[in-house]
Amino acid sequence: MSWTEERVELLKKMWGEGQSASQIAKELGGVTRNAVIGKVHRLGLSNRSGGGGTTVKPAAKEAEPKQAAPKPAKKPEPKPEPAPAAAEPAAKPEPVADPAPRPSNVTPIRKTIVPAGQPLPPQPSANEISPEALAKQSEVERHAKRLTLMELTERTCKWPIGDPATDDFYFCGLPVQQGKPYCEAHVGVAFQPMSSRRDRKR
DNA sequence: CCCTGATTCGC
DNA sequence: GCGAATCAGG
Repeated sequence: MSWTEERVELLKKMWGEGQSASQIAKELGGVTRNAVIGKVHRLGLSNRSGGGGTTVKPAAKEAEPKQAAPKPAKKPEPKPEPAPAAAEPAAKPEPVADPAPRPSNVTPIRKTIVPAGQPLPPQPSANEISPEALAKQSEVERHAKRLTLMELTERTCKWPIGDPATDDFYFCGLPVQQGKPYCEAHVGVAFQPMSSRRDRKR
Protein backbone atom coordinates (compact mmCIF):
# COMPACT_ATOMS: atom_id res chain seq x y z
CA MET A 1 0.00 0.00 0.00
CA SER A 2 1.16 3.48 -0.73
CA TRP A 3 0.36 6.79 0.83
CA THR A 4 -2.15 8.16 -1.56
CA GLU A 5 -3.78 11.50 -1.06
CA GLU A 6 -6.84 9.93 0.36
CA ARG A 7 -4.98 7.73 2.75
CA VAL A 8 -2.87 10.59 3.96
CA GLU A 9 -5.96 12.65 4.45
CA LEU A 10 -7.64 10.00 6.47
CA LEU A 11 -4.47 9.68 8.45
CA LYS A 12 -4.40 13.37 9.15
CA LYS A 13 -8.03 13.43 10.03
CA MET A 14 -7.88 10.54 12.42
CA TRP A 15 -4.65 11.68 13.97
CA GLY A 16 -6.17 15.06 14.48
CA GLU A 17 -9.08 13.45 16.16
CA GLY A 18 -6.76 11.89 18.61
CA GLN A 19 -7.04 8.41 17.23
CA SER A 20 -4.17 6.14 18.06
CA ALA A 21 -1.71 5.03 15.46
CA SER A 22 -2.87 1.47 15.69
CA GLN A 23 -6.45 2.47 15.19
CA ILE A 24 -5.54 4.49 12.19
CA ALA A 25 -3.50 1.65 10.82
CA LYS A 26 -6.40 -0.68 11.29
CA GLU A 27 -8.71 1.70 9.53
CA LEU A 28 -6.40 2.26 6.63
CA GLY A 29 -5.50 -1.34 6.27
CA GLY A 30 -2.37 -2.64 4.69
CA VAL A 31 -0.17 -0.75 7.07
CA THR A 32 1.07 -1.23 10.55
CA ARG A 33 0.94 1.28 13.30
CA ASN A 34 4.64 1.77 12.81
CA ALA A 35 4.01 2.84 9.29
CA VAL A 36 1.40 5.27 10.48
CA ILE A 37 3.66 6.72 13.12
CA GLY A 38 6.50 6.97 10.67
CA LYS A 39 4.28 8.81 8.24
CA VAL A 40 2.95 11.05 10.92
CA HIS A 41 6.45 12.11 11.78
CA ARG A 42 7.44 12.60 8.23
CA LEU A 43 4.43 14.78 7.76
CA GLY A 44 5.63 16.73 10.71
CA LEU A 45 2.38 16.53 12.58
CA SER A 46 3.54 14.38 15.41
CA ASN A 47 3.38 17.13 17.92
CA ARG A 48 2.40 20.65 17.64
CA SER A 49 4.94 21.95 20.03
CA GLY A 50 4.55 25.58 19.38
CA GLY A 51 5.46 27.13 22.66
CA GLY A 52 6.54 24.37 24.92
CA GLY A 53 9.86 24.00 23.32
CA THR A 54 11.51 21.52 25.58
CA THR A 55 8.32 19.78 26.34
CA VAL A 56 8.80 16.54 24.53
CA LYS A 57 6.14 15.00 26.63
CA PRO A 58 3.08 13.85 24.79
CA ALA A 59 0.97 15.40 27.48
CA ALA A 60 -2.49 14.72 26.20
CA LYS A 61 -2.82 11.05 26.56
CA GLU A 62 -5.80 8.79 26.58
CA ALA A 63 -9.04 10.20 27.65
CA GLU A 64 -9.67 8.97 31.09
CA PRO A 65 -13.04 7.94 32.34
CA LYS A 66 -13.76 11.22 33.86
CA GLN A 67 -17.12 12.04 35.16
CA ALA A 68 -18.92 15.25 35.76
CA ALA A 69 -18.83 18.01 33.21
CA PRO A 70 -22.54 17.98 32.58
CA LYS A 71 -21.84 20.60 30.07
CA PRO A 72 -24.11 20.61 27.07
CA ALA A 73 -20.95 20.53 25.04
CA LYS A 74 -21.83 22.67 22.15
CA LYS A 75 -18.69 22.78 20.23
CA PRO A 76 -15.59 20.69 20.68
CA GLU A 77 -13.36 23.64 21.23
CA PRO A 78 -9.76 22.56 20.96
CA LYS A 79 -8.10 23.54 24.13
CA PRO A 80 -5.14 25.68 23.24
CA GLU A 81 -1.98 25.33 25.15
CA PRO A 82 -1.10 28.16 27.46
CA ALA A 83 2.27 28.65 25.90
CA PRO A 84 4.11 30.38 28.67
CA ALA A 85 6.93 31.43 26.48
CA ALA A 86 9.31 32.85 29.00
CA ALA A 87 12.00 34.35 26.86
CA GLU A 88 12.53 32.37 23.77
CA PRO A 89 15.11 33.98 21.58
CA ALA A 90 15.00 33.31 17.90
CA ALA A 91 17.44 30.54 18.42
CA LYS A 92 14.97 28.08 17.11
CA PRO A 93 14.64 27.86 13.38
CA GLU A 94 11.20 26.40 13.36
CA PRO A 95 9.74 26.77 9.92
CA VAL A 96 6.73 24.99 11.18
CA ALA A 97 3.96 27.47 11.26
CA ASP A 98 1.41 24.80 11.62
CA PRO A 99 -1.31 25.66 14.06
CA ALA A 100 -2.31 22.06 14.25
CA PRO A 101 -5.53 21.84 16.16
CA ARG A 102 -5.20 19.76 19.21
CA PRO A 103 -8.37 18.45 20.70
CA SER A 104 -6.72 17.51 23.92
CA ASN A 105 -9.64 15.44 24.93
CA VAL A 106 -11.54 13.58 22.35
CA THR A 107 -14.38 11.50 23.48
CA PRO A 108 -15.61 9.44 20.61
CA ILE A 109 -18.14 8.00 22.94
CA ARG A 110 -21.37 9.86 22.70
CA LYS A 111 -22.83 9.05 25.98
CA THR A 112 -23.15 6.03 28.09
CA ILE A 113 -26.77 5.57 27.63
CA VAL A 114 -28.04 3.31 30.27
CA PRO A 115 -31.30 1.67 29.57
CA ALA A 116 -31.87 1.86 33.28
CA GLY A 117 -34.62 -0.56 32.81
CA GLN A 118 -35.67 -3.67 34.51
CA PRO A 119 -35.13 -5.69 31.37
CA LEU A 120 -31.49 -6.50 31.49
CA PRO A 121 -30.94 -8.65 28.47
CA PRO A 122 -27.60 -10.31 28.48
CA GLN A 123 -27.03 -10.94 32.07
CA PRO A 124 -26.03 -14.11 33.75
CA SER A 125 -29.71 -14.61 33.69
CA ALA A 126 -29.27 -17.98 32.22
CA ASN A 127 -31.31 -20.25 34.29
CA GLU A 128 -30.42 -23.58 32.96
CA ILE A 129 -26.71 -23.26 32.54
CA SER A 130 -24.18 -25.76 33.53
CA PRO A 131 -23.61 -25.38 37.22
CA GLU A 132 -19.95 -25.74 36.52
CA ALA A 133 -19.92 -22.88 34.11
CA LEU A 134 -21.87 -20.75 36.51
CA ALA A 135 -19.52 -21.56 39.31
CA LYS A 136 -16.55 -20.70 37.22
CA GLN A 137 -18.23 -17.51 36.19
CA SER A 138 -18.93 -16.20 39.63
CA GLU A 139 -15.52 -17.30 40.64
CA VAL A 140 -13.86 -15.35 37.90
CA GLU A 141 -16.04 -12.36 38.45
CA ARG A 142 -14.67 -12.10 41.91
CA HIS A 143 -11.34 -11.05 40.53
CA ALA A 144 -12.40 -9.45 37.33
CA LYS A 145 -10.49 -6.53 36.05
CA ARG A 146 -13.54 -4.34 36.43
CA LEU A 147 -13.03 -2.36 33.30
CA THR A 148 -15.15 0.50 32.16
CA LEU A 149 -16.65 0.68 28.74
CA MET A 150 -13.82 2.73 27.39
CA GLU A 151 -11.22 0.42 28.72
CA LEU A 152 -12.42 -2.52 26.73
CA THR A 153 -10.29 -3.69 23.88
CA GLU A 154 -10.44 -6.56 21.49
CA ARG A 155 -8.63 -8.66 23.99
CA THR A 156 -10.65 -7.96 27.06
CA CYS A 157 -13.69 -9.89 28.11
CA LYS A 158 -16.75 -7.84 27.43
CA TRP A 159 -19.01 -9.62 29.81
CA PRO A 160 -21.09 -7.13 31.73
CA ILE A 161 -21.21 -7.49 35.45
CA GLY A 162 -23.51 -5.71 37.77
CA ASP A 163 -26.42 -3.42 37.19
CA PRO A 164 -25.92 -0.83 34.49
CA ALA A 165 -28.27 1.42 36.38
CA THR A 166 -25.89 1.63 39.27
CA ASP A 167 -22.28 2.57 39.55
CA ASP A 168 -21.59 -0.98 40.44
CA PHE A 169 -21.42 -1.84 36.81
CA TYR A 170 -18.35 -2.88 34.96
CA PHE A 171 -17.01 -5.38 32.51
CA CYS A 172 -15.10 -8.52 33.23
CA GLY A 173 -12.00 -7.41 31.38
CA LEU A 174 -10.11 -10.64 31.68
CA PRO A 175 -8.14 -11.86 28.71
CA VAL A 176 -10.49 -13.12 26.06
CA GLN A 177 -10.31 -16.46 24.46
CA GLN A 178 -8.92 -16.45 20.96
CA GLY A 179 -11.50 -14.99 18.69
CA LYS A 180 -14.22 -14.80 21.26
CA PRO A 181 -15.46 -11.63 22.89
CA TYR A 182 -15.36 -13.17 26.33
CA CYS A 183 -12.91 -14.81 28.62
CA GLU A 184 -12.95 -18.52 28.94
CA ALA A 185 -15.33 -18.57 31.84
CA HIS A 186 -17.82 -16.31 30.17
CA VAL A 187 -17.51 -18.00 26.85
CA GLY A 188 -18.66 -21.00 28.73
CA VAL A 189 -21.89 -19.43 29.81
CA ALA A 190 -22.40 -17.38 26.70
CA PHE A 191 -22.10 -20.16 24.22
CA GLN A 192 -24.27 -22.77 25.70
CA PRO A 193 -24.00 -25.67 23.35
CA MET A 194 -27.73 -26.18 23.24
CA SER A 195 -28.80 -28.36 25.96
CA SER A 196 -30.73 -27.16 28.88
CA ARG A 197 -32.50 -24.90 26.54
CA ARG A 198 -35.77 -26.59 26.81
CA ASP A 199 -38.77 -25.10 25.21
CA ARG A 200 -40.15 -22.43 27.29
CA LYS A 201 -43.76 -23.03 27.73
CA ARG A 202 -45.33 -20.15 26.14
C1' DC B 1 0.38 -8.28 29.86
C1' DC B 2 -1.78 -4.95 27.06
C1' DC B 3 -1.08 -0.65 25.02
C1' DT B 4 1.01 4.19 23.55
C1' DG B 5 4.18 7.20 20.50
C1' DA B 6 9.40 8.09 19.22
C1' DT B 7 13.56 6.94 16.88
C1' DT B 8 16.70 4.59 14.18
C1' DC B 9 18.35 2.90 10.01
C1' DG B 10 18.56 -0.34 6.01
C1' DC B 11 16.02 -0.42 2.09
C1' DG C 1 10.10 8.22 1.44
C1' DC C 2 9.11 4.03 3.72
C1' DG C 3 8.36 1.06 7.74
C1' DA C 4 10.26 -2.95 10.78
C1' DA C 5 12.79 -3.12 14.68
C1' DT C 6 13.68 -1.11 18.55
C1' DC C 7 13.27 2.03 22.33
C1' DA C 8 10.89 4.23 26.19
C1' DG C 9 7.25 4.71 28.60
C1' DG C 10 1.95 3.86 30.94
